[in-house]
Amino acid sequence: MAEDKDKQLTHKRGYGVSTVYETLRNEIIELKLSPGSPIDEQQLSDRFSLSRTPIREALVRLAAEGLITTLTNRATIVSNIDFLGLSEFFDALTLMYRVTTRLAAANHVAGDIEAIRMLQKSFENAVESRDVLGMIATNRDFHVAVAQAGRNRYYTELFTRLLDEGRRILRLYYSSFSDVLPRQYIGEHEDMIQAIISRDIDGADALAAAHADQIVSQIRSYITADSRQTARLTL
Amino acid sequence: MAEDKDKQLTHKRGYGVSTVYETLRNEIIELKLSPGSPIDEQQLSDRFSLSRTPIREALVRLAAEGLITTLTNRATIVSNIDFLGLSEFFDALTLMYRVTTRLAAANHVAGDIEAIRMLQKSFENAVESRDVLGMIATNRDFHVAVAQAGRNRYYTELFTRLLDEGRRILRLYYSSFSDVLPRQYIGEHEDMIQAIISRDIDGADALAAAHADQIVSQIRSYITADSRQTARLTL
DNA sequence: CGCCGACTGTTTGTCGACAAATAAAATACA
DNA sequence: TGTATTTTATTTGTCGACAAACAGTCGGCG
Repeated sequence: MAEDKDKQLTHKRGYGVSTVYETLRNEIIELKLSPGSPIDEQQLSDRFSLSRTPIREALVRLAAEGLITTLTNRATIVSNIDFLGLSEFFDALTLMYRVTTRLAAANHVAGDIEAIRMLQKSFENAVESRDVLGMIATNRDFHVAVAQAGRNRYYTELFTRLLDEGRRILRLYYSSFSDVLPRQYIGEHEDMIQAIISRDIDGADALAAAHADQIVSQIRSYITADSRQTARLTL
Repeated sequence: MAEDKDKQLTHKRGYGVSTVYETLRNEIIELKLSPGSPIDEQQLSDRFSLSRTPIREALVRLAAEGLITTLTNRATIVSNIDFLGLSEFFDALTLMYRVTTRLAAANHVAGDIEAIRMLQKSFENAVESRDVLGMIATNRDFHVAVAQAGRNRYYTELFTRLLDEGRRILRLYYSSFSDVLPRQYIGEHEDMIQAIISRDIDGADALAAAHADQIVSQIRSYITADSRQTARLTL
């Protein structure tokens, strides 16, 4: 458990809370904090050199997002990954893929495409350099950018949450990633960009649906393949 | 400003926060707290006979839900109703109507129908007794029950938020409600229940879509009709 | 007479401490 | 030796108070 040196990151008034919030959020999503592990307020208080009050506020925010679970008067733990509810997750994820890509084709304006293209480049780089973790992160950013081009905050918000939850799940299996397979995603992304540019709404929808199915079935295969891991963490 | 007698509602440890949270949540949704009005922590502290700490926690939760907006180091206010983003809202609302009703037809189990029927009865009663406010609330409960029968927490959560946001909007115009019009909604609800029972997924979808369009266009007509109200609150 | 800066007051963000709730340890008893 | 009960200890939830940030006011100066 190597964690300190986050000390004294900022002294400005409202900044402490968001720093703690974002830091913990990342650590949870990147599985640096494993699901089910307890969160000690005192410990965090020491780590960030802050009183328990701002720590608590950050925790409440994380709880509202479902990233941590608070057992009242008892402990608060990092939320477990719900393997039994995975089909719900996949269903919602697929729908959001489709809807956001659709809307991007319909509503995108000037600067949107450039932003999307940039993130697609980052994704390509991550794939080229076989940076699996970076690949997961940049793929998420790419689709968030598409969602933002779609201009519906409700979808964007839900989609972001789902993608981040997906990052947690993928982290569990990132060791099992083959080095070749992700390459096809680059092409799929390119096709989606083309459909968006030419405002081909139904085409974008179809591509997104296929892309989603691709990813979902891939995750599914990881899970069934690596049942030992799963059993260890379902608990 | 008639508000006290919420005092000493509970002394148990974790209960204070949720009481404050739920109370404020209702008051915001029912427009007892008008959009844009400031929230004074001190005042709430006196009102609920609690320290500012639990009040603050409740406010953070409400902020995470988007019901209040906090201007850092300055005031925190009840979130304004975003009239410019209404089409986003309607789009998401319609999709959730469809998706949840679809899933209800596909996934409902034994007890679900009874729960839905009960809430439909409440809705009928509200309509019969011309209780407009009750009608809005029971309509929301009916659709939440349908969503729960669909068994997808992501949809249910988003849908609930959207329906509650819709309650706020409808409250603005409840005076303009005609006494006859809502009666048709009863029939639409009945049709949806039938489609759900007979597991007619596409039928349920179509009915939900029509129902959503009905409601959306009705709200739209209120807004365009009563532009004075709108202008006053858009700000 | 109008504009700029210091001052005052209020409200938020943070702190350290206390008390309730629960889990773990220790003890008593069968 | 095993189980039930008390005791201890840790951790959460709440409190009152202080300090920073900001808004509005007042007074000085051009």
